[in-house]
Amino acid sequence: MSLKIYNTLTGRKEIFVPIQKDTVKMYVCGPTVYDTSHIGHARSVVVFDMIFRWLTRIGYAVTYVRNFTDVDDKIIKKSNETGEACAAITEKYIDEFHNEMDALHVLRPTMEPKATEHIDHIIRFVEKLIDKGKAYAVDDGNVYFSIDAFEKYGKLSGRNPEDMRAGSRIAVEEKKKNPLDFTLWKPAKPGEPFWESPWGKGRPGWHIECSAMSHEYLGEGFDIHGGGKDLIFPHHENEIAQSEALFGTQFVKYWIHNGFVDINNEKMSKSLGNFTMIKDVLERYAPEVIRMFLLSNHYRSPIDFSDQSMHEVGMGLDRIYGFLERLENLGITPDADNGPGGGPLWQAFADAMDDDFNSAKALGAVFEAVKKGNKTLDDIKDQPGDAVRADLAQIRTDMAAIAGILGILLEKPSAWFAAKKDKGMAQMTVTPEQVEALIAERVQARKDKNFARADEIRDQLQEMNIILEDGAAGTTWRFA
RNA sequence: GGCGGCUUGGCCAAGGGGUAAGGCAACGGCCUGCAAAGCCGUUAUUCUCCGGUUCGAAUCCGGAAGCCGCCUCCA
Repeated sequence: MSLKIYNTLTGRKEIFVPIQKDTVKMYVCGPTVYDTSHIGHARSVVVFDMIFRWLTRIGYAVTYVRNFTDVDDKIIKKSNETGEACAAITEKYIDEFHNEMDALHVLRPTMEPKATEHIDHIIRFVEKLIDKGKAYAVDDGNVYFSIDAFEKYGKLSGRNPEDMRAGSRIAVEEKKKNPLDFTLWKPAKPGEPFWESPWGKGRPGWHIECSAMSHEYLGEGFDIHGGGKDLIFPHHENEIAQSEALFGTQFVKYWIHNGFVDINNEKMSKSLGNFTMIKDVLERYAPEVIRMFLLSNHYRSPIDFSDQSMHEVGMGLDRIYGFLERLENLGITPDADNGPGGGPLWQAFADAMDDDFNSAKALGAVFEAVKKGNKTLDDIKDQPGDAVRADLAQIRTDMAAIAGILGILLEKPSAWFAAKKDKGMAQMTVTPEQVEALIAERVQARKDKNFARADEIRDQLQEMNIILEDGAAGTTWRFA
């Protein structure tokens, strides 16, 4: 099965054919680094991380560029408010972003260019647009892109400039030829950061950096451009206008846009005060739970963050790890090389991923394999012969390969549950030794058929949120 | 006002012309001293509603209702 991708540009799922055989060039809009990142940023980053991993996995040499917007009105505003230098602010939030994404097992892109390090390229880009008659400078130091010079304006977002011109929300600026013309370069006010340019001291507008940097690293046209749905208009529409007006060739072949994260069924917004930051979520949930949550819906659908949804995902992840631990106890562990995974599970997983990166469907395949594997082990009372052992080993190998794409199930199962115990223990007043002592007493009581005492101990532990499991190999315990 | 999307069991969620994946929850069973875990079974003759196309529709078309996003900074 070949990879299919939903292309915002055409509104259809299309078979993916890269411009250049065996290579993929991908650009994704990264954050404007003026504040702490929220769970919505995490979704975009995790989704494209999965896409990056999958493209690589199916054999493409992927060049993945994700930028940092580090010159912007919001950064300047923050600087004015706090007295901190813009560079200090952006550096701080870039570090924070990296730390949080590392925690979420996000791979670093091939390149992470910053706007401020590409000012020369941006200026040249703007100059060439002016030379071609696609942009114009006005006497106050602004340079605008001329919408009317690009006949296909609106093709990505499905808008037509006539309708929008009629809209009342467009502020009319006298010096623009068309109210929809957007800024390529803007003059610096006193005290604002600036760079020398043919139009005076100033800084780039928002959209131009992505056209300039993608050109620098990926060329005049490339395969995939991604970002959040909200960027379709105006940001991506304007990027297309700039790049195609200048180069005269198709800018991007496939546009991919991820949906939003809602919080308790409401949009994240300042007025609702429900901005949910990654760092806060990381304090409350294991990174893999967060990742699995973010991948539990198809990337284009909205997803709702709530305590309940996180809890459900956490239970499901524990169940998968529980199965992997069962295998671990039988000595069935993944190959050291994280092998290619060629079993039925992998096949089902790969089909789902090839179908527009359908991670929700892919997770369904994982759960089905868990159920099947557990049933097999139930039937033979955890004593597999060679044939069954080989089947289970294949499932384990496939799971490991899947882990390498989804970025979950990366822990040793025993370590996963041990970490959970540690976390639960940190909130407890008892020590593991005390728990073990109680369990030992209960084991003896059960031997003596003193079930009243045994149940009393179990209830006592249950009140501490500890659940006992009497298995063939003895009694184990975990936190609920 | 313009553009786009969504509506599937108690909750979440895949599917998107051939007879409803999966998760969470609940209940019954197996197992267990009793539990827990795991497994099995039950919970949508039906996919917001109304028409139409078709041998056949949750899936396509038309209409209605509700919800949501973008058009202003936004992942």
